Amino acid sequence: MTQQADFNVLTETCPSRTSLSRIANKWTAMVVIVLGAGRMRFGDLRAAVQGISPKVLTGTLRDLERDGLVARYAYAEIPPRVEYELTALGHTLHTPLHALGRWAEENIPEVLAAREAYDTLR
Amino acid sequence: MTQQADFNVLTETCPSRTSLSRIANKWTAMVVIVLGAGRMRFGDLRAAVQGISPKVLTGTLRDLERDGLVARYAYAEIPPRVEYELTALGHTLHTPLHALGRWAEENIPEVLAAREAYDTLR
DNA sequence: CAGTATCCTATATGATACTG
DNA sequence: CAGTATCATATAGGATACTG
Repeated sequence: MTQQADFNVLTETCPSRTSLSRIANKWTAMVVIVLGAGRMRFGDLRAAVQGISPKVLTGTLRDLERDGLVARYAYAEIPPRVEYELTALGHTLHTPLHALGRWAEENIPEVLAAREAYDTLR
Repeated sequence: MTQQADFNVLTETCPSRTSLSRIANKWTAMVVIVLGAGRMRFGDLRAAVQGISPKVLTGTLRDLERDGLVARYAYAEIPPRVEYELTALGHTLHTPLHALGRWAEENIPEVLAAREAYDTLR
C-alpha cells in the first residue's frame, strides 16, 4: 500500500494539477515525443504528428512554449523558417511521456482484446 | 537524434493512438494513480480524486474497465458496496502515469515561473 | 452507497480558406 | 512557409436531483 497523501496533484487547489491537465490532451504528448528527436520546423512537426491541423499544432506549441517546455526560433527569412525545440525542462517531461507512448504501443493488443471482450458481453 | 519512425502512436491509423488518447484526459491519470494504492470503493475514489463528479468518475472507471485496466467488484449487499482495483495490465500503466504525476509536482514551480514570464511579455 | 438521468456550458477538435 | 481567421461539430466536464 503506497501512500497517496503526498500527491498534491489530486488536490483541487494545487497548480500542479493544471500542469497535469495540460499534458492530458490528445496532442501534447505526441508533439513532445516528436520533439524528443531534436529541433524541428513547423511543417516537419505537422507531418510527423499525423492528422494534426495547423490551428491545433499552433495552439499546442504556444501552450508548451508558455509553460517553458518548448523554445521557438523564428528566422527573418523569406519564405519564413521557424524551428521548435524542447527546453531542458521539456526534456525532463519527454522522459515520462516517451515511456507512456511506449506503453500504449506495447500494450495495445491487450487493450484491444479487453475492449472486444467487454463489448461482446454487453 | 533518436529515431521516431518506429513510433506508431504518431500514425493516424494505429489503434495505439486511441489508447494514448484515452489516457490523455483530465481524470484518467489521477484515477489510475489513486488506484495504485490498492483496491478502493467508489466513494473513497471520489473523495481521493478531489472535484470529480459521480458522472465523470463512473465514466472514467467504465472506460478503464473496458480497456482491461481496472477490475470492478460489486457485492450484493445493502447498502451496496463496489470496489475497484487495478488489473495486472493496469499496474503496468500505473508506473509511467505515476512518473508523470511526480513530474507535474516536482516541476510546477518552473512551469508557473515560465507562464508568468511569458504572460508579462505579451 | 453507488451509481443514473438530465441539462447545460466549456473546451477541444476539425476543415479550410486566407495572408505576411 | 508558417501560421491566422472563421465557422461548425464533437466531446468533456460540471451541477444536481433522483433511484435500486
